Amino acid sequence: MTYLNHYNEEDKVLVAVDCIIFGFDEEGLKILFVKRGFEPEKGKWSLMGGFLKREENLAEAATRVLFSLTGLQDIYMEQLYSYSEIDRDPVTRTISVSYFALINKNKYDLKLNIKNEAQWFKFSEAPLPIFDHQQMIEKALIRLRRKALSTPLGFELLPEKFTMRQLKRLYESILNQKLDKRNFINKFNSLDILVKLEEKDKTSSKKGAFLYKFDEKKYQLKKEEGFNFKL
Amino acid sequence: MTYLNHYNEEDKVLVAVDCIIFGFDEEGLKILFVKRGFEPEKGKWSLMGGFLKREENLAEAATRVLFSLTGLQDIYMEQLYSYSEIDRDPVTRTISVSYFALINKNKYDLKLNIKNEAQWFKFSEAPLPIFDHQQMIEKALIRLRRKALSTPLGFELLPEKFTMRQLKRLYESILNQKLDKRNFINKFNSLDILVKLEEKDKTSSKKGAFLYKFDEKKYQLKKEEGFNFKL
DNA sequence: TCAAAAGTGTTCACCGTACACCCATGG
DNA sequence: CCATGGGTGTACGGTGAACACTTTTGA
Repeated sequence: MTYLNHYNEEDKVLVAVDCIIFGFDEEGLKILFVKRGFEPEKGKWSLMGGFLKREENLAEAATRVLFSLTGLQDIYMEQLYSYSEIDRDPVTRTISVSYFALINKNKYDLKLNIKNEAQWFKFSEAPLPIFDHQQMIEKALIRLRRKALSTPLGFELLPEKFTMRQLKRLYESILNQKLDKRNFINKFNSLDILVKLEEKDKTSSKKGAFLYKFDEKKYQLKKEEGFNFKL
Repeated sequence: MTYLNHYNEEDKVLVAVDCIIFGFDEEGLKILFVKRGFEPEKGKWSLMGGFLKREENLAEAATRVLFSLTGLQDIYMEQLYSYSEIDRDPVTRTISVSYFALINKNKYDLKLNIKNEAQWFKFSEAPLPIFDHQQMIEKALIRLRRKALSTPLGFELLPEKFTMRQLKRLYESILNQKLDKRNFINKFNSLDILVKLEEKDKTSSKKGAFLYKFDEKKYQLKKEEGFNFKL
């Protein structure tokens, strides 16, 4: 600590992380909120957040926060943006770094249900969360859309086996627009990351729709190389 | 300060901003470094940085830092990413938020030269800066490339009047690849944001090349709507 | 038998890409 | 008169977009 003359103790601030967590099910795109357990704004809906500790970096903090509130682990997270308005948290100066995560609702819902402070909302019907969380969510949605058009997406959000209808609905709910069935399927198939299974899912039609899964290796490769999807 | 029970004083940290500043001239893409004036790493090259103060947000801090070190004002800046490795700054725990800026070298070089701790480097020949600044720069370059392909770019980096050759060189040095003259010009013209002037610039050829400027209104509109440039 | 979703190809317009020659001028 | 960079157009292939009918089967 020899050099602290240029490092002014007075200007230290609290740093938080807030996680925007997206999920998907039959109803469409969902977002996970928690009921805030302490004042101020106790009882209101909020993104999952927590403070950065001295012994961890931001990514670790985001992972810890997610785990401690939901029990979820090994979730892909990505840093988004830092929010620093002086009064964004009324209690004390706090900077917050937002992270976003995609989770497979089907796979993790059991774990989640244990904690009833957490609740999924249909994205379009979610209540207004506290502080500047709505801003964070809007930026996250933009990022999610960009990702959907430049990288394969679905493995993180869909059940292991899914129908083309589900995949298309996922994209539709992210992009918030109707897509042409044939064009969507043709394009997605041309990525060569899907494996068509023998099985059919008959829950949504008499005829039954073939199930698909992702070829994980090819999926990861495509993810790295990226593409330019026009839909 | 009634609610500080959940807000632990102990975990406060210093927050810094670091600015990645790009410029452009005949030699190509440039980056601005400063010679660090205090220990540790005194005398080494560094991004322009400084600490966030209690009375400002991050964007204000970035603007202030840029101004105090270079005298430059009204520069477009954009937040990039936050760096939080525990030992990234050897003196004390510091989180740094990177910002990037594009500046018009021609317009501002006079002001800049006053401060001789600041120096432009050809991007490809820049020395290795301190701490994790190289990482920051790499991320900034990726962002700059993405911007170049999805938004018009040049107004911030070129002199008011410029030739097609200069514009093409700008793109070539950002994307680090040769571009086809005709295709580039055709595509850029199709954006309908350039105004062809009567004047010619004769410094680089006998025949002389027509000068252009940006139609500021159309430029800003295109900037908002964005596009998808393939080059 | 009929309702509801699954599945499947083609055509057209547009855009990206590759490519080569003449022009104007100062030295 | 010639060397240097400036300026211009076309042809081809690939991709995005629009579009409709037949199949299956449980109720």
